[in-house]
Amino acid sequence: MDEVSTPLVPEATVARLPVYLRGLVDLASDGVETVSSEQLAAVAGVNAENVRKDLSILGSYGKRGVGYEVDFLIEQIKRVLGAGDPVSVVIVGAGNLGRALAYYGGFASGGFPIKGLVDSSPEIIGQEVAGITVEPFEELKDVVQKNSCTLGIIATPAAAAQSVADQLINAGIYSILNFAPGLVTVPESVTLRKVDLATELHILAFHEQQRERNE
Amino acid sequence: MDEVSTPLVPEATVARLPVYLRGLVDLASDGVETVSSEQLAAVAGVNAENVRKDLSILGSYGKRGVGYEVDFLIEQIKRVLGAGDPVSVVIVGAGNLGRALAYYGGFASGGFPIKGLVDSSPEIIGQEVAGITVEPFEELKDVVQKNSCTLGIIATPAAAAQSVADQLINAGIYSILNFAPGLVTVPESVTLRKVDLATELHILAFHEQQRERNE
DNA sequence: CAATGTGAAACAGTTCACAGCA
DNA sequence: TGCTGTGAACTGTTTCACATTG
Repeated sequence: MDEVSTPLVPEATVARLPVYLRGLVDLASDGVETVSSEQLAAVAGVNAENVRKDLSILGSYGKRGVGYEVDFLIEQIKRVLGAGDPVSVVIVGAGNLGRALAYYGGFASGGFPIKGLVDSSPEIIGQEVAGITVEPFEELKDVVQKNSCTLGIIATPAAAAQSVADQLINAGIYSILNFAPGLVTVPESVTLRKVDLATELHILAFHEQQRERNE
Repeated sequence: MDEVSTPLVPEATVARLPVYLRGLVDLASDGVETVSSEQLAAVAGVNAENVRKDLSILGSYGKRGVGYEVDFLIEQIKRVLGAGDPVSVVIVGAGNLGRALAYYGGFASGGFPIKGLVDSSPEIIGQEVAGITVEPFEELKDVVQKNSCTLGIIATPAAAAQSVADQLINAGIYSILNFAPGLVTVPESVTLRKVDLATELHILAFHEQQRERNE
């Protein structure tokens, strides 16, 4: 009955764990075997007490006076993040962005192999992109099931985004990353995150203006 | 001395204003002249009290019993965000991602025209991408100054990111959007935001796992 | 004794509830 | 009367300070 090994991980911590993970993997490949919270903070771009609070939530994995064992910590963070084994990804939209994402090798090596690529445009369907054949959008459910995709990326124009999200959910996907601008709504049971470039630029412009004002 | 028209805008509000702006522009193009906080909340995907709190920070622009005047609100949000006139952008890295960004028309129409595109690879330099000629990375400072770019986007591999950031700052850019994974540090006077795809996928995987655990 | 783990304090952001105004 | 504007309560997050321990 509701056996939970990691009782409660704050969202802010979840968002930092992948950053620690990346830093730890780098350190490991440099042959480093032990890190202090101070060192890990430095490679992650946060402060040391933050690192300690975050790691203490996963369990007491550090040794006082010494630090944390790199390999062991990598395993623990992977376990908590659910990054034990690869998570197959389907990308909807094989335009410029979809292709750029498909070609980006970091996904596969990071444990997120792109296993499906669909588009609705007849000129694009059938093309080979990064070793994957672009399938028709109508085949989405099939593609998802054949490749056991559990994560979907929306890389279409804004106008299509909501219906793409609906179809992803219909295909059995509960985790969606949306690159299209504009509002997409999903049921509570689905996790939707968005990467909103226009918003990012506006935020930067705001700070730029603040700077100018203080000159 | 220190005349500040908008005394203090919380970061969380700054991050939502562009979303309101997009919704308002859509509404305006549909001929809508007045919105309630409830309606604006619906198109922005937040709740109504949040909208009211955010807008009240800019000033008392609403009419009780009626709502907000769409056109006027658009102007006010633009003013606060510093989106009055176009902000020229330079992209460093004309690989798949850099090209995808350059081709994305939403930037120009949103007030962020791409005015420069540089890369270090000889095969790419000189190519025409989205109507822009790719210039050598060494010419960055020139490109920035000639086109009055105030915002830089890093679309290079992780290994180059830090030195690209340094060069952008050296070229006079204080606002940077980084797509490369890994740590990039900048002086306090510079605003750096990052879009971290690997982290986004890890966060989704975490929630996916949470779901599975509760089944 | 160096570095972790963690309560307590401070801060930021959201939600609630309702007073106040067109 | 309907919808804004906002103090107050609450929730989440960060920072601080220090006792704890390998």
